[in-house]
Amino acid sequence: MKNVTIQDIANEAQVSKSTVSRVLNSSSPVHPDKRRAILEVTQRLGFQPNVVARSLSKGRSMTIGALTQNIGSPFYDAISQGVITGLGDTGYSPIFVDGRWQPKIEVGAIKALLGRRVDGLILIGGTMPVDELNELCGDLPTIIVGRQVANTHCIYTDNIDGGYLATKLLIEHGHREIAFIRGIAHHPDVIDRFQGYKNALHEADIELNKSLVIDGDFTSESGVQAIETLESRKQSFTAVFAANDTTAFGARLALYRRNLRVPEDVSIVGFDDQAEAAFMAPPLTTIRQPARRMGTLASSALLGLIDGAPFQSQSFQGELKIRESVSRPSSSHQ
Amino acid sequence: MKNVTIQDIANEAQVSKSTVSRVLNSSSPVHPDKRRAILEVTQRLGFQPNVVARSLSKGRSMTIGALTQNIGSPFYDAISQGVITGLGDTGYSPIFVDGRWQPKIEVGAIKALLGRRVDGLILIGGTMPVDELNELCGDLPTIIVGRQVANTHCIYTDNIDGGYLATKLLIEHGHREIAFIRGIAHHPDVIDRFQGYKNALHEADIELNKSLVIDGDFTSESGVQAIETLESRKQSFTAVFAANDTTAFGARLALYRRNLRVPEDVSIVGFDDQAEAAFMAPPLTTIRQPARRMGTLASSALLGLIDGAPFQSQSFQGELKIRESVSRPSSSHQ
DNA sequence: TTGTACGCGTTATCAC
DNA sequence: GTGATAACGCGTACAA
Repeated sequence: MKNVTIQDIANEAQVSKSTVSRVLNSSSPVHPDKRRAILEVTQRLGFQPNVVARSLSKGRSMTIGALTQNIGSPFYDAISQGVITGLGDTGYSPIFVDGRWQPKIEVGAIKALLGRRVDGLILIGGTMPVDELNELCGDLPTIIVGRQVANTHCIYTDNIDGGYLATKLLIEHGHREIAFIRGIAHHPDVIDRFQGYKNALHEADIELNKSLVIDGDFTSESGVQAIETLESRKQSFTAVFAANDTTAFGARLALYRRNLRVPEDVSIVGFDDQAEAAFMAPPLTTIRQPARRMGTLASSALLGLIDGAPFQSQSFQGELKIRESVSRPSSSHQ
Repeated sequence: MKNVTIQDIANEAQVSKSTVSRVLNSSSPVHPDKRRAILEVTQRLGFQPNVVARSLSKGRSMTIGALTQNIGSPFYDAISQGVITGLGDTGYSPIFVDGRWQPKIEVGAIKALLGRRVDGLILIGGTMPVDELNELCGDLPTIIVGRQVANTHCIYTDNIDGGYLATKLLIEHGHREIAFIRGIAHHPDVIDRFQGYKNALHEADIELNKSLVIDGDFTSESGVQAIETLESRKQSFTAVFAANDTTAFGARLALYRRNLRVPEDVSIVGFDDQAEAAFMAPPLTTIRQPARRMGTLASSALLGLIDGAPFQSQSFQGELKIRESVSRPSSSHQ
């Protein structure tokens, strides 16, 4: 059951392998009779062109490398899914590697991709500085998703605006003591969302109260923890803006345990609009990032770059998804 | 900035390319001096071995194909993640393709993988009959995950037992009117979980009430819908067993909208133990499937198969994760 | 220990 | 329109 090659077909059809190659790629005209014969044999033998050999010969591997950070984050996962579907049946296939948010592993992973002669790179999240990246990848077509980096092709969400939108919504509902559970403090997305939070506060003449700002790590556990921290500080609050939906879920659970109702006692806004957000009880008001679309856009943009088309970095505005986790504050508690 | 080859190194280091190849693979001893020189040049030129060429030469592509069904299901996603991490830095990289639960697309996707001369296959879910699979893949090492197929190497969960465990827990708490929101009725997992449900009922001398069994499609929407169907049927129930956690979330939301408390008025058990289950309010009691572990096991098992090691199909028992969504029924409602 | 020569399966460049 | 023949980059018998 060995793999059949174009040479086998050539023998069987009594032609040279060049002719076989020609009909298979319709690269130049071939006599109809031979053509038919070749096609028939190809079918009969169940020939599958060897992509590896083709890659070597053409200098194009028809693969694109995708670097994820495997944070287990629904957001990044959704982007990855978008990449897979976006590549669909373009002939390109994605190879996934995992950087685990660790620069050293990330470098190794990219090198592995380079060794496979990928035709392009999609970097999903990640921490590598751009100059180091250029050093590593030279002029390999690259799209960065979910991260804003100057002088690169990237696709990202406007996190400042998102943070602003979320906070402003709460302010408009009459909240003034708005806790912010941010993720890892030095994460660029977090910095921006925090900036948006501060901007909205400033605009409403509400002074920033640092004891309303709790660090977290994007997990639900950190959401639970954050509420506990607030309570232990005896910090009163009527609303929570969580760095992402996952965190919001944790916060919602902690509130539930304390018999605080959402939204009557405490309002919550999340970030991402991950699949489960719409089915939280109550459904979570959140800032939607079009993760899957960002993934599909990344792959089509990358294919464009490979073909020499230009690409302008694109930012998406977070979209406020108003559901049921926000209302006017009844009376501040604690 | 063209790619440097072993020939370049050979020229630079004044040796033949075979010698270069030897030190790079330490396939046979080389004089220390030359060895050092070659290594130095390799470093200096930033040489990256061309995996494509190596694949062609050795007949091993060092890639494994992963077929997902991209159902967006947390369960299958987690398996995929497990596959990626399981491959880690083994030198093998995964190529992902998407079958979308459509047999025709699935065949095409597998053919694409075959064309890339993957050294092995990991099938995550999927619908293809085993004989068709053999027809297609011949004796290519293959692991099937999340599906039980005779005469193959597969890794799956015992869904009958899982369904039984979930139902029995509810029965033990005194429930007798237990709704079952099953997924797509003909899905093999669903059939098994349903069997487990019936077994537990039978064991407790509870007659199967068909109007307590609602079809769904594994989505949260279908969970909402199922509760509405039950209500419209005026079917009383004190507990719900959902085909998966995602469905359970929807059910929980529908209950919330009807001011039915969980678990005081209605108990819920899910299936999967996806990440969000532990942070539902209240935390969801569910049957845990070790999805990530199944993924990592799949990759290590596959590498084993490739190296000629045997593999015995492995089933995991679903693990009952008792949390807070189940209690004794107070009084049946409706 | 080292170099030469060939093969892996395809595409591309020649002549005819 | 067609068939040799040389790449593509690497591994590896074989000979030296």
